[in-house]
Order: sequence, then C-alpha cells, then structure tokens
Amino acid sequence: MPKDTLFPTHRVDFWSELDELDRSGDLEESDEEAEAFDRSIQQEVEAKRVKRHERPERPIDEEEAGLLPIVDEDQLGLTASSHQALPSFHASQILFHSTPKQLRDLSTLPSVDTPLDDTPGATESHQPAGVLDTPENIASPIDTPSSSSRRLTGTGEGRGRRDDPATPVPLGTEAFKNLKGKKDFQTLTKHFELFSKGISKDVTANNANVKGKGKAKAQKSDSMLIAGLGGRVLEGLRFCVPPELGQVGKHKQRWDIISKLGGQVVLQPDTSITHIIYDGRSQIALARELGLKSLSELPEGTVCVRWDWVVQCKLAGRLLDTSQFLSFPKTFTKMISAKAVPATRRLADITSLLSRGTSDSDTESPVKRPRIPSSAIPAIPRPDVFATTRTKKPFLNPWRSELKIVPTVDTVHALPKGPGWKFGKGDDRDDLDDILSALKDGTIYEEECFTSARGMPYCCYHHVVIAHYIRSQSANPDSRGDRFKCGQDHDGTERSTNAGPNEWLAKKFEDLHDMYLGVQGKNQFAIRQYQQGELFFPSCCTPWIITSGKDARRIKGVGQSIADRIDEFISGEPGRAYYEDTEKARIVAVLKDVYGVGETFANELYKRGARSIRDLKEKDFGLTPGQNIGVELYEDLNTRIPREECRAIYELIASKARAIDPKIWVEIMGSYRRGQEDSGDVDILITRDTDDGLTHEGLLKSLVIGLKENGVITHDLSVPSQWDALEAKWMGVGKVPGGRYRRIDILCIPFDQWGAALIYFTGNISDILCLKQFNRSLRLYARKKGYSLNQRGLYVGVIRDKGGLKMTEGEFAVITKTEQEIFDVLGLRWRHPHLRRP
DNA sequence: CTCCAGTTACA
DNA sequence: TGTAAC
DNA sequence: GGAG
Ligand SMILES: O=c1ccn([C@H]2C[C@H](O)[C@@H](COP(=O)(O)OP(=O)(O)OP(=O)(O)O)O2)c(=O)[nH]1
Ligand SMILES: [Mg+2]
Repeated sequence: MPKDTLFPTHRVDFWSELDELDRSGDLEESDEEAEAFDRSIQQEVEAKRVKRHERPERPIDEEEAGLLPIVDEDQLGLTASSHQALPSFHASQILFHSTPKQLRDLSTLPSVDTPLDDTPGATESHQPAGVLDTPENIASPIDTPSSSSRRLTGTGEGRGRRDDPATPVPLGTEAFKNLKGKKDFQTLTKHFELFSKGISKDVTANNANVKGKGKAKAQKSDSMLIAGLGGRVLEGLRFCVPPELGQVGKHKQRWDIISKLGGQVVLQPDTSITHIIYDGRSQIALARELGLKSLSELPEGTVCVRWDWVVQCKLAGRLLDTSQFLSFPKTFTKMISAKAVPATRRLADITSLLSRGTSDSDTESPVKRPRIPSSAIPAIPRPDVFATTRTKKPFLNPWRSELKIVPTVDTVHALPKGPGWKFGKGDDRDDLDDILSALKDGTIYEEECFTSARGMPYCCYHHVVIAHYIRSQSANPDSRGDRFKCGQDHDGTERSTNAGPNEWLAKKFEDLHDMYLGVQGKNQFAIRQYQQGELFFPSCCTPWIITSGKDARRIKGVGQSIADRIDEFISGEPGRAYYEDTEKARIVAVLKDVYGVGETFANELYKRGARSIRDLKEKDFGLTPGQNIGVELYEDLNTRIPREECRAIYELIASKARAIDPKIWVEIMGSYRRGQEDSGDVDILITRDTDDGLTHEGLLKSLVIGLKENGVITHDLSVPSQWDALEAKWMGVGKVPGGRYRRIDILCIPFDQWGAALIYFTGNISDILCLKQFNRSLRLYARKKGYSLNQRGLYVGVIRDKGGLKMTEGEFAVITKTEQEIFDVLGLRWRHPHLRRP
C-alpha cells in the first residue's frame, strides 16, 4: 500500500473545531471539510484490505442488526410525506438493549445489585419465567407491535408542551442573557442568520442530498456515497444547539452537519425541539444557559445528547440509540420506543418476554436486599428479526454493516444511588475522570479547543472501540475455523471501514505492536507505547490529520521514537519498523499465542525449529501439560466467545454451585461485566455470605469435580494451591455441550473482599489494549495517594523503600465489601462497569 | 535518572 | 527463581 | 518508549 494514496492531503477533518472558519466567515468550509473527510475515508477503505486474526464467530450483520436498530420510517411517522409532522419521539430514543432478567429465587439468592437502586420505577416487576432470552425471543422495540401511543412521561428531560415544528413557540426568553453583549455571541448569531439563509436557499439541493456548493461536489461523485454518509438520518428532528463563547467555528460546523443530515437547527429552545446538543455535565447549568428554571420546561421527550451522538449517527448512516450519548446519563432518560410506550412499561414488557434467571453482573454490594430483575444481559437480537423492518432505510450506505457500537447493556437498575453517592451534580469531575482521560491521554491532544469539549472522552472512546472492532473484523474471514487457515479466504467480503484519516497509522501501530510481542528482550514499556499508538490515531481522537512525526508529537504519549516511526511510515523509507519486522518476529508472535507460551518460550521454540502451530502438534518440544492443552485447543482458545455463550457457561457453573450451596454468590466478571459482546474467557467470581457462620470453604473443589462430571469442565490449567482456602483461583477449560472449548477462570474470595475483588476482576479495557488499564491506573492512583490496592483490599500505611518495594504490608484501610467503599476512600465516584474504559 | 500494578501458579 | 497468566 |  503506497503511502501517498493512504495519506490524506487535506488539512482538517470534518469535526475539528476551527476558528479559522469563523474568521473567514466562509460557510463553504465545512462542505469542503466534509468532502475531505469523505475522501480520506475512502482512502482509508483502500487501505483496509489486509488483516490478521481474531473475529467473533457471528457474522457481522447479525451483530450489527442487533445493536443498531434500523428504524422503519413509517413507524416513526418520518416518511417523506410526513416529514413535517414531527414525531414526539424518535427512534433515537428507543431503549434498545434492555434485557431484564427474571427474578431468581429470592430466598436463597444473594442480592448483589449495583450500588443500590431500589426505586421500583426503574426496576420494574418481573414476570414469570419460561421464555428464554434467546435472541429469538427478545422483543425488539421496533418490531414489537406496540400498543397505541400513550401519554409519555418520564422520558427525556422535558415535561413541557410540544408543538408542531411549523409553529414553534420559543422557550427560555432569558436564554443566553449572560452571553448577550459579548462580541462572540453576536458573531455567532450573525453566522447563524447567514447559515439559516443558506439553508433555505439550498433546500432543494439538500433534499437531493447534494448541498449546493457546486464545484467541489461535481468531482467527488463517487465519494458521494460517502458524502452521503449518514444520509438524512436526522430528518424530522429539531436540534437546539446552545451557543458557547469562543466556539463559533465549531458551532457552524455543527449546524452544517445537522442540516446536511436533514435536521433542523435552532439556537434557542422552543416547543418543537427534539434534542439539545450539550457536552457539559450540569443540567442546572444548561437550564440556566437556556434561560429556563428547569429542563423539565422543555417539550416533552426532549433529549439532551452529546455532540458525538450526531457524529456517530453520521458515521453509522442511521440513528443510533442515544443511551450511550446522553448528556446526563445519570437521569437515565428512559428511552422509549417510537410507539411511545412509557418507559417503565416497556421495560416490564420486555421483561415478560425474556427471563430465565441470570446473574446481574453489575452486582456490587453484599448488603441484603431483594434481588431485582435487571437487565445486565444485553439483548443481542438476531438479524432476521429486523430484516423486515429495515427495508425502509432511506440511505443504504455500504458502510453501514461495518459500523457497530459496543453493546450498550442498559442496566437500568444499575444507576448508583444512596449514601455516599452523588450523581454528577454540576461539574463534579473527579480524579478518576482524569485517570480515564489519562488513559486515553495518549489519544487526546492537549489543546484549548479540545479540552473545552467535555463530551470528547466518550466520543473518543466510542470511536476507538468502533475503529478497533472494525479493524479486527476486516482482518478476518468469517465462519468458524477459517481464520487459522490464513490466506485465500478473502471471499469478496470486502470489509471497509469509515474510520478517519489517521486510521492507517493506528493500523500500522497495531501491527507493529503485534510484531514486537515476538521480539525477545524488547522493553515491555516500549511495547506498551506502540500499543498506545493504536489508540492515538482514529480520527476522533486526533482531530487533525497527521502530516509528520513532528506533528504527531503534539499527542501525549508520542515521543521521538514513535514520531520517527510515523515519519518512516509516511515517507515509505524503510526504517527501524521495517528492519525489525522479521519473519522470525512474526512466527514467534504466533507461537506466543499458545496459552502458556510467553515471549521467552516462544523464542526458545523458534530457536528449536518450531515455525508453526502444526510443528508444535507434531514434534515434541517438551511442552508443559498446560502448554499442550494450549496447542491442542489452539483454535478454540483463540476464538472470542460470544456473549450468549459466556452466559450459558456461567449458568451451567452457577447452577452447579447453587446446587452445592444455595447461599453461594456467583457472578460473571471480566469483559462480560463490562458489557462487551464477546470475551476471551469466562471469569467467575464466587463468595458466600458468612452471616450464618458458614463459608464457601471447599466449595471450589466440589464445584470443579461436579462440572467435570457434567462435561462442562474439561481441562485444568492451573489449580489453587489450597483448594479449600477461602481465596482460591482455578483456571482451566470447559465448554457448553457441543460447543467450542473455552477458557474459564473461577475465583473464590473471602466475603469481605467482595468489593476489591469486583474491581480487580472487572478490570477494564481489554478490548483495545489487552492491558488491564483500569486496574493499573486505579492502583497507581491509590499508590500516589499513599494506599495500595490489590484484589484483596485497599491498604494504608504501606511503607516502600526508595525503589518502591514494599517494606510493610500496611493495614486494611477500609473494609472492602463493596467497590464503592474503595472508591469513596479514594475520593472517586463509583463507575458503572461499562464505563470503566477509556 | 526513575518509574511504569500487583498478584498467583507452575516448573 | 523466572515465566506466564489474571 | 515517554513523562516528570
Ligand atoms: O493483567 C491483568 C489481567 C487481568 N486483570 C483482571 C482484570 C480483568 O478484567 C480480569 C479478568 O482478566 P481477563 O484476562 O479475563 O480479561 P478480561 O477483561 O475479562 O478480557 P477478556 O477475557 O475478554 O480477554 O482480571 C488484571 O487485573 N490484570
Ligand atoms: Mg475475561
């Protein structure tokens, strides 16, 4: 792949915040940008052909369909003819992934819900069991023939009256009063007027999806497909985009993007708006800004979303669930279906259709309380459920099927509440926010315009995840088993992505990182930096186009060495990255994929002549028993586990455990708890309430034995040193009947370490970094505060020598029954597991 | 020049 | 103790 | 390999 074709030549990508725009006053700017972006995407696509391993087993479309509802316009009243008739609610408000589960045996089941939310409203009653929540049975908010529209309450921020968009009544007469008189504000409103005029002039062209600025468009006819990126997904929606000082350029772009996507833009709220774009965090501040006493004065159903929602909708070419993009997730704006079933009702409805007890993996406190059915398990509906409803998709862009968002497992009940908890009132950004951004830091460059965008981290995260996911998707031919055959399998399933203009760099670094994994003696921290490189470059993290290594050094985490690599990549001159990328390194990297084979032994194997997994199978290299299992099950163990299967394995284990001791607590942790849609292994955490004087001592042994009899557990990889200790970890392999072999970890812990163990075992991030960054940064943070955090608890008084070696153990700082206690001591807000990722 | 999380199991 | 793993 |  010749670099020049990969490397975009234009200067700015479509969403960067440029004040030049303002200065020039040239409204065409964003058009140009859009074009540039689109072009870069195309180039990106070109670059996307090659790839490596690892893909989930499901066909992509299946997931995609499940996660991103394609909305039938008819159902939304959004067909062209009804374009004017603004629906009160919108597809974007659909609560998509709520899979409440059945109430389990209350008397025996430890209640482990997340930081307490006993509010009945949010956690609806559950329904009798009987229907499995297999994908087939999951009610889609779309295809559920829902009852006639009901009066909506409790949705969105607004409670006020709603008018037809033709006759909006302004709200917030005092809006922006503290901005008025500011020069910036005046220029902004002036620009807005200009913009509005431009829109009405262009309206025809707009409808044809070609916005008037003739010349530039003509030549880009085939990037038109992409230019259309997004189609008119915001058709019929009306956006209030409250002005911000010093953000004229940014806002102009936003208006333009919204209107190109078919949405209407207003500065001041009125009775017809459907959305407010707000990247801040404080409802109060927003209300004040808008000149409202409270956001409830907004029209009923108004949703406050961060800007990145729009961006993602544009990228996805369709409306996305807003749940991941709410400005105020804490209020948990109950998203509702287009058919306007009240939120709580909907949830109950879904509950009744699903069920079968499952763990709520968002569990937290061992405090006893009735177990509430919750929705920890994401609905991953099957594609055919949607097939019939997606036909109306207004703009079928080819990228659509590539884009997916991390599963948003909308655990409604999981919102934190109670003592010690505050919802982010105002700007209560805590230090962990800083940690999380620090994690990303490498991905965020520090510039004024960027730090001002509060919503950015999340956006960034989403983009990274998506980009990464797509990368691995495109890397691998589908269908089980095929992926190891390497080669031929590129059955025309061209998987392109719409990642940004620097994406090729991310790919380069991903590749480089993989390669260095096989280089012995390479500094682990150096490898980590390359790994970081994967994160830096997706367009939304680095909103400008990197033109040189020097340029990239603006990014925190990119130093001289990474910059040099970038220059190599750009110039195409073979440099270190080229010379170090040897056949040997690649082979070693593959050998290292065997479970139990690390860098050292992989190199040793290479030295002894091993060149492939087959060699390992055929010749005797004196592998350990564990490594032999790794070789034998190489394919299975290197295949990601679909979420449903994780759950199935969990259920098998949990039921066996409960059969042994009904008071046992069994939870599924790891990537599953974080809400990922596939996992590398199944992580199970076990403990038992000691209130009756008994413990889970010895349970692990009988559990494993029992599961071996079942055929659920098939191999041991590493067993506890003391089987009957309260703390014991078993690692091995198991499967569901007829399924692939899967890695399983079972961790038993003393009851009072529940909180610390949850933090530990939930970890974070995996998907992108394969580092367990959340743990690492939290522990680093604790250390800086004079504590020490490990899977057992949070300690104070740890004395370290100057090398950082621990001289004393210290003592428990807190009883760590709950995660929250730990977060509290560290002065941090508890975070939903799903948010423990950068 | 120093630090980069903190721990367990296996051989 | 070094290696590999969570 | 990068940051302090
Ligand atoms: O180096 C590590 C590896 C893991 N963990 C914790 C966090 C992690 O979430 C949990 C389970 O580990 P696992 O390797 O299963 O990672 P995961 O997060 O579950 O990802 P996946 O299993 O999908 O690969 O153990 C750490 O603290 N440090
Ligand atoms: Mg795991």
